[in-house]
Amino acid sequence: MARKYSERGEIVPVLAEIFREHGFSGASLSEISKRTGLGKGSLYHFFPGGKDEMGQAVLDDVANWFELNVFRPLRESEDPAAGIDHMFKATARFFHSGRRICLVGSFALDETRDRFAQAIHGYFAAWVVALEAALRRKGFEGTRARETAEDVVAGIQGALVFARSQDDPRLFTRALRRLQRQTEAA
Amino acid sequence: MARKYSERGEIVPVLAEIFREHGFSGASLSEISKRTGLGKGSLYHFFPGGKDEMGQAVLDDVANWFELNVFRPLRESEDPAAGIDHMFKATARFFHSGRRICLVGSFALDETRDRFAQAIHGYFAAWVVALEAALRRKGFEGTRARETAEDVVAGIQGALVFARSQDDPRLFTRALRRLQRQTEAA
DNA sequence: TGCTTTCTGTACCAATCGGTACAACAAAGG
DNA sequence: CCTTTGTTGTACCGATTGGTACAGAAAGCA
Repeated sequence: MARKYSERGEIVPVLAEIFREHGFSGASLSEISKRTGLGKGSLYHFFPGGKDEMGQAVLDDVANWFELNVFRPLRESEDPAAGIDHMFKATARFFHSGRRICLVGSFALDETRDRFAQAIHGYFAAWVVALEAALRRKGFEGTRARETAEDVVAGIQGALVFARSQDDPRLFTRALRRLQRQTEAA
Repeated sequence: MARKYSERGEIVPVLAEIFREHGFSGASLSEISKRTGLGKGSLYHFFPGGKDEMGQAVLDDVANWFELNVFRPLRESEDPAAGIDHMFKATARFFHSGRRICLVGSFALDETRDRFAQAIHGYFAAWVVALEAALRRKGFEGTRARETAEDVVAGIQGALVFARSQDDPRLFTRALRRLQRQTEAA
């Protein structure tokens, strides 16, 4: 019985990938067991709350990544344009240039949303707020900062769905470029 | 034993609503049975192929609605601007002003996509093609017609996800207005 | 070395899953 | 009225679902 993981945090990315592929309700414990290489004993040791706790852990992990790699640079970068540029680069990286879908978005669509309402709401809200602030610092005035932020965040989501529907990741990267252009007009 | 439906087509909208709420894999036959008021006998009488056939029927129904109410007006309206305006109105109506999510988009996200790849691909592709043609007729030149069409279709998807994540349908209707503005510039 | 805590595999549970079989019923045509 | 065709409910199937119990192995610490 060799130990497979030294801490719970190492399992989370594997869980995330499974949830991305099958959705929350579609991800079965047997699949999770197979892919993580962990029996039910171990899984319930790390996540006593079962699937729900796994889902929450995955959402927390995503939120953390975005806070570190997207929201904070947006807020703290001296040059707001640089922060926004960083956001688009990090976003492209995170979604594997369009080959990976948004887990939070997938959770948001079906009844899974009700279980994780707060995390899902917070993720998008934080993104919009951070981007809006950066745009305002960049010179966007009145409601335009907020509107553009909403359009960009929603546009990224939509481009992910669209690219996946067409099985063509380039549709995502190209959409990203055009969304970035929307943030450049003074 | 009173007959509940005179034809299969009447069941499909009920199925669609269930799939919207739970996703494809999350929609159980018992839930379907309860909501339609139909026992398994009747369900498998109308849909011998089981859940898969129900899913396909629902997708066909959506495709049909969009062909009639969105794609055709886009193609055949003498004034392309009128066709586009019609598209936005019909879209807002179809998605209940943002209170309803996109079934095709939800199917596109998880492994459900693989079962219905063709229908999902076709839905978005047809929409983009029809809108692109209308934009071109309206004077959009070069790659701009195609790009704007992609941005608008993806933007609608994203706005639906975003509005649902915030539990605020107005985010959708407002996003629609701004997307429409993108189609107005000559 | 021993003791304790952390981790792991397996057996098991009731409930539910999608799907099948079939007999009983209703409606329509003659 | 009888037959045919279409529709319905129910009982049932094996498989899988998320979750629990628990004995025992591995690792940490004394």
